[in-house]
Amino acid sequence: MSDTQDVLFRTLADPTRRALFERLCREGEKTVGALTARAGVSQPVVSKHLGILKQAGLVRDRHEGRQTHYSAQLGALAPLVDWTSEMAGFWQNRFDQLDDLLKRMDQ
Amino acid sequence: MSDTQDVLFRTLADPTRRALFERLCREGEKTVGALTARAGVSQPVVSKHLGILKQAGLVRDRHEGRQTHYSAQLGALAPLVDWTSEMAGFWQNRFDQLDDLLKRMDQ
DNA sequence: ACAATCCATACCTCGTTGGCTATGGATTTA
DNA sequence: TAAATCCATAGCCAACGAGGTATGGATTGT
Repeated sequence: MSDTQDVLFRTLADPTRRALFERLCREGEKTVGALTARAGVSQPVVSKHLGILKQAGLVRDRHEGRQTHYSAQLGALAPLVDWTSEMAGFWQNRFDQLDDLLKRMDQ
Repeated sequence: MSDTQDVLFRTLADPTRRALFERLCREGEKTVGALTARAGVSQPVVSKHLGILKQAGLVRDRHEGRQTHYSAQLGALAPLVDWTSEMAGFWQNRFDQLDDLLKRMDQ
């Protein structure tokens, strides 16, 4: 039910947005202009995507004069890691149960 | 660049689809009818979502008479785990406050 | 053979969203 | 002060996608 997972998945589903986030992870803090230069889309589009990433908690911004610096907030990925771990856990449990069952049938 | 990540994120971005996948992870193999009963959407919609999940490699189907059984293919989540790990790696190279996240991922 | 059930496909509709241009506020530079 | 730069917002449009209903093929039950 956790809504944060939904926000994360929806936010990272867009390739342009994911690319922006990846660049911030790889290269660290960047201004909007620097990001726009290699984004392949217009500056307003970059700003909008950064706004969405910010709202999802995946980036934070820092204002310095007339430019805005964005940086990745990797901690926001935790719910995603938790979700995958949970799914893997269920999977493991089912195999344990199957193991159990097979052992019973064996005797 | 990897297109598989894109497919995974896009596929899991939809709540209905994610719910179906979660149920298959939690409860194991299910028929379309059983899934539809609690999905909150119509049967054709469920079938369509299952088709998309299958195309993404997240589920597999098994035909038995007139019904189709679907089950989760958890291995398909690997690219997603890899991606988060990669992002975490970049981040860690720059700073060093990653303990919390790493603990979760270590499980 | 006929009816009923299970599932998938086809088709349509409508809301969401990612892209653009235009514009304006804020700041720096000439 | 005037011009230029940086960024965000607003408004618009086209495309995608998730939902529905209708339908048909395949299988099971009567």
